[in-house]
Amino acid sequence: MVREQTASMEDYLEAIANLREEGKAVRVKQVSQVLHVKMPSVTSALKKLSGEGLVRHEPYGYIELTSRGDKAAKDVVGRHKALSCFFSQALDIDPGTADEDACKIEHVISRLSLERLTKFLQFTQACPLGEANFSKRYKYYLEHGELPEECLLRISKVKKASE
Amino acid sequence: MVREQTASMEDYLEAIANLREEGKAVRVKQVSQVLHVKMPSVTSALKKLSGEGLVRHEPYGYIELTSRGDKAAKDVVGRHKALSCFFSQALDIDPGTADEDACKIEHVISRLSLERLTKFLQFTQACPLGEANFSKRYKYYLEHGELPEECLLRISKVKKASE
DNA sequence: ATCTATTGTTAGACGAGTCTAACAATATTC
DNA sequence: GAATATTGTTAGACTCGTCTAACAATAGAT
Repeated sequence: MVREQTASMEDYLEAIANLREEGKAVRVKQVSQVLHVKMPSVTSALKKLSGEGLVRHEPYGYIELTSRGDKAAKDVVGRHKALSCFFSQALDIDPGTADEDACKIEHVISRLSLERLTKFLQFTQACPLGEANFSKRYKYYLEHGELPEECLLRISKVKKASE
Repeated sequence: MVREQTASMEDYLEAIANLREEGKAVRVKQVSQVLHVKMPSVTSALKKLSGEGLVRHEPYGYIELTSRGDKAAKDVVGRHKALSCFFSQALDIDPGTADEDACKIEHVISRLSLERLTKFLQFTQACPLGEANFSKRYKYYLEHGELPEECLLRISKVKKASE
C-alpha cells in the first residue's frame, strides 16, 4: 500500500476513526478539538476527503468514514499503535511522549521499519529470555548508565548452558 | 534545545554540513542535487537561513555555516546518525531504508525517544548477553517467524545460572 | 578576449494547510 | 416559539516551500 495521503489528511482520518471508536459523536467541533485546529480547517479537510471518497459528510451533519476511508484510517491507527507500543514498552518511555512521537512518526516511517519494530516488540515479549532478562537488564542500564553485573558475570555460565 | 527550525530548513543545514564534511565544494548546485530540489529553492532557503544568522553566503559564492548554524547542523546530523544506526544495527534494516527513515524521523522525534534509542543500541552492543545472544535470537525470529529453540530450552538453565 | 556553457538569482505562480472574520444553520432556553 | 448560544460554513488572507521562466554572473574553451 502506497502512502497516498498527506500527514495532515492522515491525522483527520485517524481522529475521525478514534472518535468513532470511542463512541463519541463525530462532528466538526470534536475533530477540531482533538487535532487542535480551528473548525474551518476541519471543514476544508472534510471537503477534500469527501472529494476523494474517504469521508461522508453532509453540511451540518455527522462525519462518517466510507469503507475506503475506514481502511485508510485503520492503517494509520495501526501504525500509531505499533509505534506507541514500541516506545512505551520496549524503550520504557512515558505514554504521553510515546503517543506524541507515534503521532509524528506514523506519517513518515517505512513499512519495513514499522514491521521490524513490531516484530522486535513481539520477540522481546514472546521470548522468555528477552522478557525475563533482556528488558530488565536494559532498564538497569537506563537507570545506572552501566551494565548490570550479571551481564558480565553470567556470560560464561550462559555460554556453557547453550553448549 | 528547542526545535526551532522546520524540517526543510534542517534538511538544508544538514546537507551543507555533510558536503562540508565530505570536503566537497558547498555550492547551490550541490545542495540542490543532494536534496533533490531545484536551485531557486536553495537560494531561497539560504536567504532565510542567512537572515537567521545560521549561514553565510554572498551571491555566487560558497556556502558556509556560522558557528550557530554549525551547532544546529551537528544536532540534526547527530539525530540522523543515531536513528540510522538504530535501524540498521538493532533492527537489521538495509542501510538505504535506514537512511531514508532517519531522514524523515530526525525532524520529528523527541529528545527523550532519541536518547532511549541510542541507549538501547549502546546497551545491546555493550552487554555481551545482548550482543552475543539477543541480536542473534532476534534475527532468527525475523527469518523464521518463531522463537529459536534455545529461547525455550535455555530458560531453565539460565534461571539457575542467575541464582 | 570573446563565445559558450554552467551556475546562480529574481520574479512570480502554485498547492497545501492554516487562520480570522463574517455569516448561516441548528440547538437550547426561557 | 422567540431570543440566544452553539456549531458549522464561506470567503479570503497568510505562511511555507516548492516550482518554472527569464535573466545575470561566472567559468571554461578556443
